[in-house]
Amino acid sequence: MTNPKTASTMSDVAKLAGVSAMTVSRALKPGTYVSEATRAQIREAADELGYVLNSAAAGLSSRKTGFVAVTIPSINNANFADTLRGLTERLRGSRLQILLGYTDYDVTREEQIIAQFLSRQPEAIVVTGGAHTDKCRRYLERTDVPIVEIWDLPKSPVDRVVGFSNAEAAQIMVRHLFEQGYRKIAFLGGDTSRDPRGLDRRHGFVDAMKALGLDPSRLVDAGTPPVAMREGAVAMRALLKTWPDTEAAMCVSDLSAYGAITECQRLGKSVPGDLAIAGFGAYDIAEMAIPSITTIDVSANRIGTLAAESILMGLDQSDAEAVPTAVTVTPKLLVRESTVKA
Amino acid sequence: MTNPKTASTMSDVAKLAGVSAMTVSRALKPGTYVSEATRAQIREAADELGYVLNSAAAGLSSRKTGFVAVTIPSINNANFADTLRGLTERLRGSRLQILLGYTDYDVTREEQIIAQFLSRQPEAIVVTGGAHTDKCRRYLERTDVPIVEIWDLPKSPVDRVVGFSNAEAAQIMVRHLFEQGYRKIAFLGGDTSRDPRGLDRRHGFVDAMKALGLDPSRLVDAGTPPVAMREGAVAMRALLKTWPDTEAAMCVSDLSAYGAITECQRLGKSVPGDLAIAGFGAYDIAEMAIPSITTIDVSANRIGTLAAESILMGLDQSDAEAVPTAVTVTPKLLVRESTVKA
DNA sequence: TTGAAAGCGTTACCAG
DNA sequence: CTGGTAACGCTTTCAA
Repeated sequence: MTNPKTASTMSDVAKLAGVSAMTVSRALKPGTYVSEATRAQIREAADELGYVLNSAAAGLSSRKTGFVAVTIPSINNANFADTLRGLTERLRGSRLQILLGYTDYDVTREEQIIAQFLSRQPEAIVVTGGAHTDKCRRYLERTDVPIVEIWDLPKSPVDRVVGFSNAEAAQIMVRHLFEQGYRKIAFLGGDTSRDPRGLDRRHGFVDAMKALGLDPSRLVDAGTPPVAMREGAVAMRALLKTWPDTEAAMCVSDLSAYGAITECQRLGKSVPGDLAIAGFGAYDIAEMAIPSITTIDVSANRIGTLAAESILMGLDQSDAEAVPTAVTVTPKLLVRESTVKA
Repeated sequence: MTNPKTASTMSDVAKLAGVSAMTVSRALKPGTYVSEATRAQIREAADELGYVLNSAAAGLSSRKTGFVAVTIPSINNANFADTLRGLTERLRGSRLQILLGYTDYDVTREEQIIAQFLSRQPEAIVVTGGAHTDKCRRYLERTDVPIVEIWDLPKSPVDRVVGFSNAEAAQIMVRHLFEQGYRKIAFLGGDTSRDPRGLDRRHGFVDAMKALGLDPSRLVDAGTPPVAMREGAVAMRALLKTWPDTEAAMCVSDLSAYGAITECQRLGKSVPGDLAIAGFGAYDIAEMAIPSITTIDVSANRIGTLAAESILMGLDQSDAEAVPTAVTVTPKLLVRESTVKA
């Protein structure tokens, strides 16, 4: 077996196939002018040597790295995973590959990650959210590759945007609860700038409550993101202690809503009999839980697809000017058992 | 503001700082001999130009790309996310950066991803599991960077391994159920080669049942991975139809276990009163669910940490020979309410 | 502590 | 359809 100390290069393949390196380069790319005979020969030579293209060299020369850099706050979050899936699937078949980083809901980590990314010369950058450190924002502004901010509608976007208004989504939920007859409504979570989307939902809650002439002060903190089931349970306990007469609770996510529901059940309170509970994000758990959880579906997957399309559109062309600056998706209310009295 | 058509390079910085490119290169790396005066000057020049290092060029020249390629079956899986977190955190501070790919539990996708990865010249490759297509295996064998197969103990590893025996882990659970007095025990899921780890758990179940002189034939399929809550619910329905007298059910994961539990509840069966249910993986839901779910904690995070350490050990040194070939973690049984009668 | 020259492996560009 | 030459932006290596 051939096991050379150093990996083989194009000129090795060229030598073996009896052609020039340039011809090898062309033969290995689809849609180029090389006779089928020589192409076959080159393929064989490449196979024999176990040749693999060096993308770094290719990128250096062509100034196209094939990277799309993407940051998300957290892996292991069904919503962001869906977005990533949408991105990946839409990008599949193109020459683009995702370079992923997760920020742990920390703008400082985001800044570091973006700095790392930049040195890889990505052809586009997708960042979750519109909140960045000043330095990070400068990084993004300086670059001349397209930037797509997703999952939000920033006041002053860096470049392109694919997202929705978290505040409006929360308002939809408040209205639903109001229509179901609930008046004493609380909001759990969204109490930190580390999760600007959660914060926006809380703001949306407050605004909607005010608009309906209701008291918007039943706000319970849930601590540092990621806010998961446990945090929801703890917040629910706090809520019941402070405002025992609460009729409905909106949670910053389905996970915290589930935690809140289990806490109620442990305390012998029925949901929605004694207390209605709503979530956010259309996670699996919201469908399977007993009771099933009323939630908002934000089309996470579609956000990814649209971001990918924004990138693909006018990447190799110069129709970059024609790419829409902002694309919005529409959050959809899913009414389930947890907020509807029998 | 400086906004040159083409991004600035080291020689641009060098020119502005009045030194050679080589000195810039050194000044920008920590731990090199450059006088503080010139270093400061260079930093300033770099800042002014908004200079970013081109890692592709650096890697081409130094033959060190700084990439560690990692494949996992699925993002949005708390177990693999934990492993990735372990990897990332242990690698932080080193010059290594993760290049992530997810295979969707498909060895053919894995093959494509590995091929893509190879052309990025990673300095190490981490793959989940030991099942690969022949071609993929050849790819991995040809490379002379370290390969780490994780989450499994393959019969014939490509190179290094960090994992545990899924079969043994399943046996631990069977023994627990046996000790609790259950005899008619079923296994849900693990019915496809797309998830070799699930398959191993099923095999471990069968072996353990036989060893105890019990009937190992209560096996219910759960379909194509990822096997989530819904699949668990469907499988439970099938189980109760085929073997209504089942006393305990082991599920391939906590998610399917939760789905199975909710299905029981919908059918008016009490867990564990009428039927005990166990999961796998120590997901959050297993702790929060009512009843809480007995499960196996496989130290997913530690797998990542150990894989990272294996890579770091002897990467820049030549003590690569001293790196242990196989490292195992020990799955731990967590006994909860779902399998213990009151 | 600094600099000059020579690649690293590929592709753009221009010839033929 | 194929080949030669000159970059791409950096680091290695050797000198000073």
